[in-house]
Amino acid sequence: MRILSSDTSNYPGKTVQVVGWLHKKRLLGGLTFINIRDRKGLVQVVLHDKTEVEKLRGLQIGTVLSVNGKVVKEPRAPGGVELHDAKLKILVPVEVEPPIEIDKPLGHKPENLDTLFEYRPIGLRNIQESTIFKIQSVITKALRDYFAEQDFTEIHTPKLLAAATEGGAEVFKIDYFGKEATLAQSPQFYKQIMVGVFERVYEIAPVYRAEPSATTRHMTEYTSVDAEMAFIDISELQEFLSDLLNYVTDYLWKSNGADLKLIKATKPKITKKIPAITMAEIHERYSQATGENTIGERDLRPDEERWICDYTGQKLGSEAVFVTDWPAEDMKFYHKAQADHPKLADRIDLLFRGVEIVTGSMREHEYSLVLKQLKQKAGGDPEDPGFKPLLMAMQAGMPPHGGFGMGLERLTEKLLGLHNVKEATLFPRDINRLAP
RNA sequence: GGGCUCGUAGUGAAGAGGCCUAUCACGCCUCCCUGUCACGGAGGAGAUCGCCGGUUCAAAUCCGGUCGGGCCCGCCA
Repeated sequence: MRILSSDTSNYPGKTVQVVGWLHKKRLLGGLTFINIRDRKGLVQVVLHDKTEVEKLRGLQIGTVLSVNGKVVKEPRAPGGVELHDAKLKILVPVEVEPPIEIDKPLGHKPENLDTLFEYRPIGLRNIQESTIFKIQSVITKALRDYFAEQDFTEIHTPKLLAAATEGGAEVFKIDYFGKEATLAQSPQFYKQIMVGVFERVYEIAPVYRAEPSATTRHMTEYTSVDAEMAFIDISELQEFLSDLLNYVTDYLWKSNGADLKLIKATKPKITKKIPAITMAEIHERYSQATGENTIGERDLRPDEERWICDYTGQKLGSEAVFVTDWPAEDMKFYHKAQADHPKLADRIDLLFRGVEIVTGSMREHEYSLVLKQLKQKAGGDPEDPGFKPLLMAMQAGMPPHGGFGMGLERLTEKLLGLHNVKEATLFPRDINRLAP
């Protein structure tokens, strides 16, 4: 019966079978070490028998094999345990030399990222590389746990749409049996519709953006963590996001400390209540500190986003910060303006380690106002199949509600201290990469 | 879409008019090696220097074009 690499230490003195991939061989003459990789990690096998070593001649890293050997406690072995007197059985021989080496950390220098992605199917077998995605899986688990605790219902909305929805961002158009369809750039309207059903909903799913952006934080396809909830206000939304980021971070460092250490991730400083600063104040402080004048600008420059996170990290002990008081003139039609300051939107962005990871806002829930804003801001037609379902729900009674969208890859990237979203993406898609 | 940059064995790098018949490291192949864990040692194979054209007695190196990357900005998660 097969034993997992992580389990071998539970069978001292016993002969066990381990199956997996040949990850590394070191031939020292009369003694050969090989590492076997399975889903739990690596286990070292010591070979003395020349005929066993010969079985590996000409076989490359990646060869699939089973090993029967005696478990021996050995302080010199990585993990304190190794297999002795092993008999090898080659299950799938690999004879073609792999194009990249996976037994040591892969290069993540910007200019070499292309190679990293070109050989992803193999490179992902590297332990540091797979650890990134093992952790991403834990992040989504932590998110789901948190949403479940807060009484959210997970939903799945269509990605194939009849028409563009949000407006603004470019959408992908595709041929749909001779008609034109688009790829969802956000589940925005569907999650709002579902607020009328469940009050609290979330979705973790891909979204598509046809923006020709070529930066370290953009992709044409990414995973959006979208949530929407009824009967809240903007400060409660802020509190919710504070708790969520803290929950995920604490969960991660508690459950995967060794993995995080392996990839040299340092736990971010995040205060229980994430500080909030108005955009105007950030402009002022940034302008004062750098000599650049951004006062009056309607958005934050990327450099300001980096600067303010450094600033709050040092002065306020939080590498995450909310940006509040966005100008209402740039609102989307479904957004809500602040009740006492109609020139400002009821919107918050969450910046984390220099990058915007969340945009959240209160939505306009009064049917007549949404209708008015749709015409004014988006020049939208209420009969358009892109808008009609949302309006139908609004007319049927929608409570005050708000929500947010968070980039899963950006969150992963920043939690792990990576420098490009694509490093936190299994098979990244950008303006010039559609494969692998 | 705009600006700036970079393309040299499978991978990562050095070479910046003649010293290049292109150097090094890792990987690969052969041999040696009984505690490796980026094992070590000896030897070997592997590159028409992204592509096209130009300048020059001479181009990996200079110029133009082209193709492919990267970074920044705009936009956003």
